[in-house]
Amino acid sequence: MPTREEQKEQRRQLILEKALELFVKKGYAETKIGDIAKAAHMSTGLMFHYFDSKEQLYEVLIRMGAEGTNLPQKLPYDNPLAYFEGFLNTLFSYAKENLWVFHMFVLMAQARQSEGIPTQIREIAMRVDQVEQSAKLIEAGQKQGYFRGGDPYALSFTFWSSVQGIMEQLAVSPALVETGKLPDVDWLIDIIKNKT
Amino acid sequence: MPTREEQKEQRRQLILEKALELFVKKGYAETKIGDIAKAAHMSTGLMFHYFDSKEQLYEVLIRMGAEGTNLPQKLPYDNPLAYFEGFLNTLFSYAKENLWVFHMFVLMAQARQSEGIPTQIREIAMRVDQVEQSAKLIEAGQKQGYFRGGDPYALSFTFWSSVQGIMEQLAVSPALVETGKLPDVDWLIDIIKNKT
DNA sequence: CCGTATATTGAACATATATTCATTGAATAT
DNA sequence: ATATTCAATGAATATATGTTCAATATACGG
Repeated sequence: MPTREEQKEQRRQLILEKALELFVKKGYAETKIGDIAKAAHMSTGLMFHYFDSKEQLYEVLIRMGAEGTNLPQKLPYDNPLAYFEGFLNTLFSYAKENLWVFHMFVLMAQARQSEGIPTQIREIAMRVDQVEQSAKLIEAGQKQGYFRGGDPYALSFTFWSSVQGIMEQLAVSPALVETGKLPDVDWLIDIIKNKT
Repeated sequence: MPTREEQKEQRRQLILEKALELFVKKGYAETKIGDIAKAAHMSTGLMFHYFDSKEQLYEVLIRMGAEGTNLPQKLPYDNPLAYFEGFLNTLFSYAKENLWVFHMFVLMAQARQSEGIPTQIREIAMRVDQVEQSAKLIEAGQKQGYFRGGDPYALSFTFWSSVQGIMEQLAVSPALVETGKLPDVDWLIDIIKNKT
């Protein structure tokens, strides 16, 4: 039987899991602390044993996301295109087994964009900015003919916005994930790839 | 000087405009009726002269969106690919001049996905489903070699999710729109286009 | 002008919900 | 066994916010 310490940790994880789901499905303000409590099978009051406030609970989630969704700096790859391919492959296959990854992707976007999220928490989410990082990579790769022509920032923006859009839709369409009707990585790579 | 009737209509439009902006930026629940009032330079109470409730104001916006964002049934086109090209071209160029189109796109997605939006309003937003419609078009066009192979629904889903993602990002990045760093329509068409 | 209708305000009211807290019960240590 | 610590509850409290309303200002027709 689990020790007290373990029980507590499990409970904490359960709260985080349910809170993530709800924040994504309903947004920050519309998710009531009582909703989370009910989803985690506990009383409203008990929530405050585990987290100081609704805001702090949200912040914990965002910090987790900020650590997890940063672009890996040293993903091994032969050419810059393969870097993006590798990232998407890893992302999709991992998310398929761990649905919370979809949710986390959405949560981070929400936190970045939506006003009405406390400023300090927004800033944490803002630090994760794939577009800027990738733009440089694309610019370099264009000279070698890997990427199509055009403004590198616009290309990077288009690519990541698309990925974002897909993650968002998948987050609310678990049926698609289960039936395996996921986008083919190549389809998305073609947004930036040079086809001549 | 404008007649009273005109004044009233202008005010109504102003409320709708500001409400759209705020609902998109902050979400439904986080947008307070007082915020909208302030943005439209009027007292909280006066809002209720123009709209019965926050919910009804939201519904009016969703109805506007449902009429505007439906796929045109009879856009003239030579081949199915040109249909998508034409749609995106029209969408981007129109939205560039009318920024509220970006916002409306986001609002509709929010209404469709987010729980905590009153059911009847959700349903209105749900009727606008590009994915299902386009999937048929894609399936037909695949046989003629216009579109790449793969599950037509997954292709349609990927394409529209990408468009959605881009519209969402542009909605919160007006700077990109002004500087004209918009995605090239071809980049997105390449998601579904057959390149052999 | 004057009276009526309409626009507008700000405060009052009702409700919902985040947070606190006194109390209970269970697990662990002594 | 008993004491002590901590998990857990649910009701009480404080606060925020949607909505109503009485009072006031402004525009319009006669």
